[in-house]
Amino acid sequence: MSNKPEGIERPVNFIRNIINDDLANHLHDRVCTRFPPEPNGYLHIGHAKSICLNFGLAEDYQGKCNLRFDDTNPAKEDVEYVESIKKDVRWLGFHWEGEPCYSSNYFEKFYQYAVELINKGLAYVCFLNAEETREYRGTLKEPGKNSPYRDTSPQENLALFEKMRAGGFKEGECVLRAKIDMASSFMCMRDPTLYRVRFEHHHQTGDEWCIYPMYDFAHCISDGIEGVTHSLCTLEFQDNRRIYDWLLDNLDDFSRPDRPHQYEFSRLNLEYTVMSKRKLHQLVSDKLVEGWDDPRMPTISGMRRRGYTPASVRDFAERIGISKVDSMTEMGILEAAVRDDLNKVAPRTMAVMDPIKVVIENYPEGEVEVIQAPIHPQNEAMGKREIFFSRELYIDRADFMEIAPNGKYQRLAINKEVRLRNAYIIKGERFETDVDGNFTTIYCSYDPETLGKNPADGRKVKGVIHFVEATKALPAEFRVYDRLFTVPNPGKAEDFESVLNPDSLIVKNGFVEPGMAEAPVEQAYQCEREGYFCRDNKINDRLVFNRTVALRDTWSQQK
RNA sequence: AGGACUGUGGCCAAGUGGUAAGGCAUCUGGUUUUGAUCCAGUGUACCGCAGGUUCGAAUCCUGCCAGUCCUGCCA
Repeated sequence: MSNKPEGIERPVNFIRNIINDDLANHLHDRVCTRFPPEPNGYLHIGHAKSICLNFGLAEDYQGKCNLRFDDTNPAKEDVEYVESIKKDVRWLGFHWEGEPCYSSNYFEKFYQYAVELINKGLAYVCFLNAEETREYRGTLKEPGKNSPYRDTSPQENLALFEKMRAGGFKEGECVLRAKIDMASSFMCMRDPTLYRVRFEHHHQTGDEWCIYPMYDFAHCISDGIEGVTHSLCTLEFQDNRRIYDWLLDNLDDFSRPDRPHQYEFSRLNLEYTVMSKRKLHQLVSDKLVEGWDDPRMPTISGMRRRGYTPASVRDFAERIGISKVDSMTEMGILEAAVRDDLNKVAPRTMAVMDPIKVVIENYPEGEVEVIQAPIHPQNEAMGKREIFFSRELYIDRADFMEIAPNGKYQRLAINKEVRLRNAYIIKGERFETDVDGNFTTIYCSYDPETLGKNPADGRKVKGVIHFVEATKALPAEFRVYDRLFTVPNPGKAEDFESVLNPDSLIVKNGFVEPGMAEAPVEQAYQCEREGYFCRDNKINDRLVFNRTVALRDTWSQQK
């Protein structure tokens, strides 16, 4: 019964089943979701999961998904975050109609709905202080007791609430509470606070208000006002669904069968990283990372800077699916998703990150040869690029050993032949070292008849290594990133900062092909045999490349 | 006896009474001027455990176990 466009087949999940049922039963004739971040931090990959779910549903059912800033707590929020959130959602490739929504847009309506509850005898102004409120609430196993202010008349409550709005009470002096059930097994139903007094400047409404609604009150009503059909949130809000339902059912505008309903799915946990906003804030403020967009951060902006593409993030979200199981997702799924995308779209290039000089002794001195190399070996249509070859080259230190350790070794060694990628076959002849025994120069010979073809005598050369011609090579910095933490679940560590990976960033200095001089920011490249890299989007006075992810390596696993 | 939710191969995840999809990872071959890609193949899953209903149960019932969440004037 879904009217999703042909060709797009997303994996099924329990939420889609619910929507399909609702549509089939004509409970709803349209789908409206929303992504409701609080603008108090940067978006991370966990939010991306939610964004893809909510906006993806809207796309598939030709419905609508609102971007809504849940800005009911001005003390913690800032426009810096609303801007970054808009940017990140757009970058992921999703769109919202018109201006984004803000809960703060509805402050006046919220106030009127609160008045409705007061008139119905379902809300009251309570003068218990925070500590007393806690005592009155009871515990998980014992019921609470009624506030002494619980039976104030609606007329009096109305006057009190007006006075709250008018600034007649100090912060903490009183709150507006729903009158529900102090014995409920759901703690959130023990007369939850609806409004508190805060003389705080709000990033959207300025100083217009000194009372601000609580999440439980604002969220369901915002959904109702916007005509949201399916309000999707994470598991920790399961209990809150009772207050969500109670409020909508007690408000005349919303107590209809087709009112919004809340459904909960499990949040994303990714191995070797943290997802809590508090911890991410801490990493930034303790300067353990460069900032919110540090490429090691699981933030959208960090992943973008690292070289992840919107397509890869969306594909990842699709691969992990949606369920209600508390789970821990392996990094491998994320990495496989980027590799799949980048393998298809990334131009190939060669970069040497830990250079050793190679001299081809039988190559004419002073000559520089131009070679046309494919930009993508599996996609001719991407064309060719010019690379260079001469008597002096750079290869990577990891690609040479004096003596091959075993028969499986496929790289350069003395008296061993190897193919230089896109160029000739060379053979190691001799080498020089420094006083510490490190190789400084390797002298080789080349077979002039092997450019673009195999040796005529039929000898097999299995190994292929990459290189950069020395005179035209451009110096470049490579930032090789690894997991931020050393343990799979750093969030559970007593002190998560103590389990940071000291090698999460290794900076290498080497060379790239001259064609990389104008590499656009964020453009993904595959440095052949090394991995996927992109030009850093912050540093522009020199060539800095961030490693997005290494190539799949089944070889080093065997060693 | 506080309540809510969850438990399907190493990791995600379909499945809603008819005899266990798929992805990632793993392993094995083949192709390959990236030890990549690509292609083909690869799993004895006590479906948390124990009972029960049924011709038949991962799916229904009962009991138990384990994990997560709930006592902010945070979201």
